[in-house]
Amino acid sequence: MVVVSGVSSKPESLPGAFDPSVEAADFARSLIDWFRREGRDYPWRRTRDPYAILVSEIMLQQTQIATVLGRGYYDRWFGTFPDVGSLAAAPEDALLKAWEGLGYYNRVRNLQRAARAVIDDHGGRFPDTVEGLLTLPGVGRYTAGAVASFAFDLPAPLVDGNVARVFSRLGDLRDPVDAPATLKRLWDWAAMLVPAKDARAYNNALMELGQQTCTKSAPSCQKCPVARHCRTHEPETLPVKKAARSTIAVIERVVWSIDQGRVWLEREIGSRRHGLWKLPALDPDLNPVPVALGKWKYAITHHRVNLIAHRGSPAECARPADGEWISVEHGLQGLALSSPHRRALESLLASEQFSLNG
DNA sequence: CAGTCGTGGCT
DNA sequence: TAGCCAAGACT
Repeated sequence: MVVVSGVSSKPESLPGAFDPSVEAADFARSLIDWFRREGRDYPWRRTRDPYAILVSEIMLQQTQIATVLGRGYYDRWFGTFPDVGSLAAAPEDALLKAWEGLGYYNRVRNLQRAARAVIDDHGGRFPDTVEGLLTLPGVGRYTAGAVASFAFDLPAPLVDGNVARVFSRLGDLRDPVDAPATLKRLWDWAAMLVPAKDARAYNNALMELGQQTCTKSAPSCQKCPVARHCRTHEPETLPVKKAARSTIAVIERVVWSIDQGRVWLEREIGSRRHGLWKLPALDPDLNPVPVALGKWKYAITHHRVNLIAHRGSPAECARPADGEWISVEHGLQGLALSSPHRRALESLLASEQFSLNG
């Protein structure tokens, strides 16, 4: 194996095991100085409005910055829901439309519940303690720490994927970072390391370090401002994680029914993607199975789904009473669909146009 | 506590 | 291609 960066060029580190109680002050100082020089400019770093910061944190849960910014979710959001009150009062369909394509749709429902809690239980003012923030729906210990430090500059600890990676390398931790015991240790470290002053800059710096320097593959140890605190000699082997669940193959059959410029769609019922519109499920008892018009693949959690669309009518649907005719020209754009169904629908529509015109 | 929840980009 | 993974939270 040829190591271009990392191991061979990794700077010398302090002797012994990483000890946050001893190294905290220098660690924080070095990190913050680096961040003031190298920190990136994100819109949520230009505000201290807890509402805007909460929105950004919820959007960014398990979601890359490039998605949230590049596809316009963050900027569009404030055009639709400029403040807590407007979010609290919004209809669910508007929430889902704003969230369409971001996934984990319970996030946006919880975000609205949080907004309503701020209005109803806190007189419209955001809680400004970790404990208070933790009472808000959808706000766990990471997000509580993020809002507390980013909005209020409180010395609140925080551990996300970036921080877990940084700490596992810092201490050369070989135990799975997603094991509860290891996680507790990481949170203890975070609490010991966060400085009483400048926690906003410090937490931003810690996450930014994981994002641009202590990266998952090919970390840039020679550029790292806290390399002398780091005890690992094999950063690219860390963090260790527990084995992932094996994936399960699934077939999803849906009905493509179009008539006079309208398509037959239904709403998702149940927890997964609840409230989103979809191509209706095919009646599983149908024999023979109607002709297939197209196939698509997508992944959802640990499932690999083969999505197959069949030509049919409402009569071929599993729940024929639950659908609606939606005008392609006037209704479709306003509905929130899951990405795979949106993709399949657009594709089917395009081939329909083609067969009509050609 | 382990299982579940979406999606797009990257390897 | 298929798996891994990202500013996690909830049950």
